[in-house]
Amino acid sequence: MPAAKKTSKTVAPPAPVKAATINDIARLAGVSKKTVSRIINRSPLVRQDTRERVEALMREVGYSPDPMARGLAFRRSFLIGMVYDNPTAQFIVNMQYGALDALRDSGFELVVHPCDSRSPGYIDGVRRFVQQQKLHGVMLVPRVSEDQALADMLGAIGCRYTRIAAVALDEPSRMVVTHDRDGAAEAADYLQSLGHRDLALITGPRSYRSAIERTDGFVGALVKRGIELPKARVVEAGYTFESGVAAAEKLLSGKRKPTAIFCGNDEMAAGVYRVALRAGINIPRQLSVVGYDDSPLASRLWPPLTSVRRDTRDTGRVAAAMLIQAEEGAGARPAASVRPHLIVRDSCQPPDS
Amino acid sequence: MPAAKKTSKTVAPPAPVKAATINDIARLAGVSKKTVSRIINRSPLVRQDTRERVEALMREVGYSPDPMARGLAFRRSFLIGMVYDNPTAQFIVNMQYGALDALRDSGFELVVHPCDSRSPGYIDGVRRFVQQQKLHGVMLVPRVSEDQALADMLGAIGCRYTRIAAVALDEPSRMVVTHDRDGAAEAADYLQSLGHRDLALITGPRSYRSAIERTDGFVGALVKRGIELPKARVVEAGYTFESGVAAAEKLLSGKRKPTAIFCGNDEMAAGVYRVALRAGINIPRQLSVVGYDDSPLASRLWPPLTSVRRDTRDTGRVAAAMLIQAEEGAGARPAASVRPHLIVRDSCQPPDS
DNA sequence: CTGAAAGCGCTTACAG
DNA sequence: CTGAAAGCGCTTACAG
Repeated sequence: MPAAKKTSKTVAPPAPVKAATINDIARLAGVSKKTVSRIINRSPLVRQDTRERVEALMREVGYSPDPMARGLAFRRSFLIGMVYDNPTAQFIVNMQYGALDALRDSGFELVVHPCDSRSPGYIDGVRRFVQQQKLHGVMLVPRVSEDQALADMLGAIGCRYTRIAAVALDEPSRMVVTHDRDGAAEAADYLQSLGHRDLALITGPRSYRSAIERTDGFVGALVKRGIELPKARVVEAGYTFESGVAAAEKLLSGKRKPTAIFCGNDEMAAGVYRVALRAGINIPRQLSVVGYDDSPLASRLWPPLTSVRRDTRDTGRVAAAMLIQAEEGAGARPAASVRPHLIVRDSCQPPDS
Repeated sequence: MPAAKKTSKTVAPPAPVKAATINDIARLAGVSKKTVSRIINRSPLVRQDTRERVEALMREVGYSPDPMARGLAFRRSFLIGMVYDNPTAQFIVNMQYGALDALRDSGFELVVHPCDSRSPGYIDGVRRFVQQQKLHGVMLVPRVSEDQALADMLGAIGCRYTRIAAVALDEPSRMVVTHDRDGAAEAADYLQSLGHRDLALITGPRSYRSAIERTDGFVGALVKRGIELPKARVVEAGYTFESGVAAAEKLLSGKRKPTAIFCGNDEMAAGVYRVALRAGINIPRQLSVVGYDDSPLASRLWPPLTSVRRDTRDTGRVAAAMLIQAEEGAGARPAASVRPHLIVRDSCQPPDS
């Protein structure tokens, strides 16, 4: 009773056109599925004309191999994990964009895994994540990238990983080094060149490698120019806006105020702005400020903040690319490297002495 | 020659303890693998004591089913996709946190898929993403959530999805409604209650549903209180800081300035702050400002910005939860709903008239 | 350079 | 409530 069709309550969904499989391709091309498999996996053991013929067919049919079937056979998925512990939103997002740049059209996808590195079971959580999903590899973002115990665990279970950190903490093939020391040194040189001699520094927590490197880079560059930074001019804060406010209050409450402050990140620099505003200290006339990150916040502040830019997106791209590149050949080459540089805006000028 | 061991250049990695499979569990428990499978899939057709015995065994061995094998057999992965087109970083990140809240310990993972909804092939790109990975479902975040063509495509290929939008654009079982109209109305009521009668509005692009809803909500609430908003007091901008600056310049250049401005988001509100600062207009004494989003920026600004908060994390949680909940039972229930509310800070006060 | 067989770890029908 | 057989779409040995 064909008329009944019309009375059915729900329209039948369009018959899902079953996607072609490796068997379809093999049959249509008149080769074995193993040959198709070789082509999928870029094996050189296929005659050129066979390869071209089959590839043309694959395009025509719109065939793409099933990652789950491949993963099951390979005992490894086509998933890259990104593990991080709560950096700023912009940093995470840029890192993700970068990773996806590298993964585009590779057949790999990005799975995100934020975690709390202060919670006791977090390494176990990452292990479960990696093992359950049989991840192809993971990107370790600061600050989890600095945790040697995490890296050791991944090594022990045989999981590929790349660590993004201020300095090389691991074999070159597993590192993307961001050279925070150089970025901070550039900030120091810049302030020095403007004529500042009485400087101050608000650092991130010393438990972060980035904070240590930025501090050392800044202090080292000043020393090289013959400028001493007294202990009282270095305040450790927490990389947050609020901690930046507290640190700035300490630094700007005395009678002899520094003429310039370098902050370990933009959030803390925003804290300095807040205190300066309340205290009636004009930036940059009475106080120069430099941040680190070149976050969107830097240009929202008034005056726009001079800040050290790190190309986070590029960093993420490199870290992900290393994970999906061929295993071999990575032996001898040096660690991947991303360099920061100063973006000059309007938050600094010579001290009016 | 056992001594040779010591001369090997690389230490052999610890024999990877092969993870237990469904077969191991079945054998150890003395049941068929099908019974184990039933337990994995929470089938009620298993005797209670059998279930408990097997589950204890699974915990003991640390067994967890291979998602790729399950996916291959189910013809569907255990991956949830999040598709979005460049909202602010904080919004994306909060949405991801929320989605992960819902996915935690569910066996599902979150795969991110930013895209450019103005590029011609973007719907095709999402389709390939969904079909290649055989995604279990996708979350559509504004503004791609507002694209009916995208939703239609997903419906056509039989892909589950949830749309997060200012109003219901689809069946209730597929919607998380954010009620932007109400949030904007609350802002209007607040400004009206302070005594403002000469108000202005900087909206996002009318191509965003959120912009329309916030506009209508704001204007509608004012009308209800007998306040008219002249055309010249409504400026359409682009949801960006720069566009906010341009809009504010237009609004604040005339001789008769509004006493309060409501902005479609915090970025544009930051633009208003910038213009006010340059023009020597004191916020809140001469100008009250309200934003939307309650982003971190809101509390970085000075004075801290009163803004409409939307609980983005919760929104993401709900959207993801809908995707992994049982199919049935979702029929009759109303669309999921998340309500915005005003966070009062220091950017508003009665007009000094 | 190419192929037939067996297997990756699960589930779906189909029986009982 | 439980199970034996076949299959999901690939790859890895092993032959030729």
